[in-house]
Amino acid sequence: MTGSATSSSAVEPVRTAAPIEIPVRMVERLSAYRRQLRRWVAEGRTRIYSHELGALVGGTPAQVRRDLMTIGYTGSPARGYEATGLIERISQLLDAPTRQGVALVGVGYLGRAILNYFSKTHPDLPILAAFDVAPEKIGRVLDGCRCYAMTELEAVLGTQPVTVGIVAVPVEAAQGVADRLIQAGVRGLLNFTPTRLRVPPEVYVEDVDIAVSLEKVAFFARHGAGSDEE
Amino acid sequence: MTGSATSSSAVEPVRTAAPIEIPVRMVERLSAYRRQLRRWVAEGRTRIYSHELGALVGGTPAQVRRDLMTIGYTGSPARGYEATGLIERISQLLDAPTRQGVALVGVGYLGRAILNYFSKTHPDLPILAAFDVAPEKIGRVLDGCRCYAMTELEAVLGTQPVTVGIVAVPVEAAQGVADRLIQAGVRGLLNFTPTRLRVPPEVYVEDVDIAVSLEKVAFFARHGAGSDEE
DNA sequence: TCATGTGAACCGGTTCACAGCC
DNA sequence: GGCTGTGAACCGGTTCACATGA
Repeated sequence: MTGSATSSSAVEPVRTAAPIEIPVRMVERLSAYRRQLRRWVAEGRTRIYSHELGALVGGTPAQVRRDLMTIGYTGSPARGYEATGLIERISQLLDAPTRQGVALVGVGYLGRAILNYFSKTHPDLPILAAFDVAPEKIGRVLDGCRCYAMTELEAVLGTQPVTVGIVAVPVEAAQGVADRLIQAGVRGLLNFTPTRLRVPPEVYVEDVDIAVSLEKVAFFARHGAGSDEE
Repeated sequence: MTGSATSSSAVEPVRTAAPIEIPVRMVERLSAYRRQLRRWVAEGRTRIYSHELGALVGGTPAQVRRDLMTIGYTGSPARGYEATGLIERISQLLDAPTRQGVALVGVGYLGRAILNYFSKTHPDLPILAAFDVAPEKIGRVLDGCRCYAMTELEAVLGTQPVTVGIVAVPVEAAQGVADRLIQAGVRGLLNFTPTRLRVPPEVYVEDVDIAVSLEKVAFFARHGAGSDEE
C-alpha cells in the first residue's frame, strides 16, 4: 500500500536492548501511567493498586495488570505495585539511554504554548532549540529555549542530540521543514499540520490533528457519548 | 455498548438520514476524507478513486472503500467516486442538522493558536465565544471571536447554541471549567489538560495529550518506526 | 483492464475468569 | 478478603480476495 509496508527487509531486528515489542497504544498508556505515578509519589504515596492506577488514567484494572505484566513488572497481591520502582521500569523502556532532545520549528502561538508547557514539566526529553523565520524572535530566549533563524537549523542540530522534531509551522511550509529536519538527523516528527508528511520509512510521524479532534467531539456530543477513551 | 444505548431518551431519532452506528476511528477518517476532498475539489478535480483518497489520508484503498460502503456512498468502477457528492454525504453524517458551536475557555498561547487556526478554516462548527480570567483580554475580539470574562460564562452560553467546549486552561482549573461548561449545556469537551475530567456519562471527552504524543514520537524515533497512523 | 462492492478470514488488542498468594 | 498473574475467550476493526460491472 503506497510504500508503507515496504521495509520489512526480512531481517528480524535483533535490536540490542528492549527485547519487548511494545504496541503503539501501550506506549501511550505507559507514558500516562508514569505521569500519574509521579504525582502519586509527589503526594507521598508509595504503593498503588491496579484499580487505582486504572482510575487515574481512565483504564480498567485488568488493562493495567496486563500492561505491567507485559513490561515485566511484578506487584504483590497484598500491597499492590511499588510506585517508584514502576516509574523506573517505565522510564527504562520509554526513555533513551543516551540524552535525546527535541527541536521545535515554528514559534507562533502553538509553538509558544508548547515551549511554555514543556519548560515547566518534562525534565527528560528537553526542547533544545526553537526555530522561526520572524526576525524579532531570532536570538531571543523563550521559556528557557533559544530561538534561532531557520537558516541556522542544520548548523544548530549538528551540535545537539536532537532526534525529535515538532512541526508547528503553517501548512505550506510543513513538508520543507520535515525534509530539512530529517536531513539533519531527526527520526521522529510531531506534526501539527493538516498534511500527510512524506517521509522515509524509518522516520516515525505522529499527527496531532486538532480540527479532526474537534469534529469528533462535536459528533459524539450529539450522538451517544461512547464514554471516553484513549 | 452492546447495543444498549444507555440514556437515549426512548426516542429513536427519526433523524432525516443516519441510522448508521459509526465507530470512533471511522469518524476521524471521515473528517480527514472530507478535508482532503475539499482541497481536491478546490483544485478543480471532480472524481476520485479509493486509492487516491487513501494516499491523501494515509490509508489503504480497501479501508476507504469499506468506509464509503458503510456510509452508503456508491461510486462507479470506471470513474471512481463523485467528490462533491461524497463531501455532502459525509457532512450529512458529521455535521449537526442545527447550527452548533464551540466555546473556548482559556486564551493563553494554546487558546490563541486554536482561535487563529479556526478563524481561517472551518466555517461550520464556529468558535462562538472565548473566556479568560485576564482582565486585559476581556472585551477584546481576537481573530473574530469575542473574549468574555469567566464570570460571564453561564450568561453567554445561555444565548448561544454551544454544544462543545475546549478546555485550554491550566491543569488546576480544568475540572472546575468542565463542570461549569457541562452545567451550561455543553455535551462534548476537548481537553488539553493532563487530567482525567470527571463528567457525567452522557458527556463525551476527548483528551489531546501533547506530552504523551511527544513521548510516543521519541520512543518510536528510536525503535523501528511502526509506520504512521491515526 | 481496472476499480468498485462485499462476504469472509484474519489479526491483535481487550476483557474474562479463575488459580495462587498474602 | 482482596488483589495479582495469566491462559483463554472474546470482540471489533482491518485486510483479503474475488465476483461484478463499465
